[in-house]
Amino acid sequence: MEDIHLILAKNLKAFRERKKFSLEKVSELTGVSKTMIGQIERGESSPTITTIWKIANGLKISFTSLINQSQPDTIVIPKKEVQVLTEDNGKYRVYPYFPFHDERRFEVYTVEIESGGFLSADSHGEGTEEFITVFEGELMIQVNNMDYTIRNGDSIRFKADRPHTYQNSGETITRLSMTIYYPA
Amino acid sequence: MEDIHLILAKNLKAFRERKKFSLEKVSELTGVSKTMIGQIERGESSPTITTIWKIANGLKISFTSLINQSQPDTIVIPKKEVQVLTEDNGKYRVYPYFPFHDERRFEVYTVEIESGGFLSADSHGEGTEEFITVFEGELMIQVNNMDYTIRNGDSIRFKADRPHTYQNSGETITRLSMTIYYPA
DNA sequence: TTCTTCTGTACAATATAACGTCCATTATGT
DNA sequence: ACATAATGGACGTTATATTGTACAGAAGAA
Repeated sequence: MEDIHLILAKNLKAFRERKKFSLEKVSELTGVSKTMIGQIERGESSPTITTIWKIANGLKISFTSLINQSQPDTIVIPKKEVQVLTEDNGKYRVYPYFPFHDERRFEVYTVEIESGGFLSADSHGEGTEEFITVFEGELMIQVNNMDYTIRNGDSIRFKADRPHTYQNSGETITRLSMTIYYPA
Repeated sequence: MEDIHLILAKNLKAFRERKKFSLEKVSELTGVSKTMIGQIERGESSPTITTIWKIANGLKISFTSLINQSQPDTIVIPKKEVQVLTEDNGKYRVYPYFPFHDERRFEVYTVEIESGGFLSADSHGEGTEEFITVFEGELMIQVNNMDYTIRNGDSIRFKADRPHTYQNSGETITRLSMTIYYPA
């Protein structure tokens, strides 16, 4: 991977060109000197976190947009092209549509659980969070020694940095959308 | 909001305590001096982005986990508690389950579109991306002067920093999950 | 109780971030 | 064609990041 300060250099330069801002303009907006902005864009300096925070706030962009790399514009993922992962003798099926990569820090899955289907999961890692919306059937989540029943149309968000289970507690198939966010 | 270097101080300290690492240990893992790690944790220094990158990589955690603030563990969102936003005379309904806040940089919605329902959207902002999975019916997305038809079970990801439209091109209701990611 | 080890902080030296000023080049206006 | 304004970069100075070493206190072992 490229050095972080070179990624920062490219992103800041691209932003300034897109907005047609001068170094002077960025300096005024951010409170960081024109010289420093120039040095950052040329990759000649590794600025402190405080300086980058001032730049992000002044330009009203996120911190991470300054250290990310770019992606293709549009991509369609047909279900049949997704490699399904099955558990519980096929009763629990995971479709990883948008696996974790790049710098956006989350994954998007679809999950199908047949009636009686079940999956026990360990921690997904420090500080991880899950966001689930049920689109068909119902789901029982067990986490922190508590049961949560999520019905069609409802959602749940929970810390997934601890063991938890998913179970179809209804009589028809459960289909749900899952986003897993990984700060750690 | 608290100074960024103080947020960093707390997060690094909390991580080290959770792992029961000494300053020496962190120094070995990251290649950053023990003195520096100590100064960062006491909020006595605003380290450069290169130093923080070394820390994040050495400790195998994300950059953003070092500058984020913490959240409650678990929250269930019943559909009836979500304030629905309607467009197109009620034919297009948006349920914002997990709006954008905190530092995770994305929102999670459910959308329902009656047959013939339609919504035209402008850019969601610089660098924004959308991730959509269709759970019922079918969806036509128009972006970059192209049409994409997404059927039940399929997904699409596209740059949402330009105008785009959503339309139910089928004869039954369309229900979908939408995650919008905001790097900028 | 004493000795050893571990830990975090203080301190001094070095490297670099960050700023302000000046200069060369380019763009714009007359 | 010439003058002015805007822009980006060079340079010198100051402030601070970063390192290595020493030290004080706490914890652990004998």
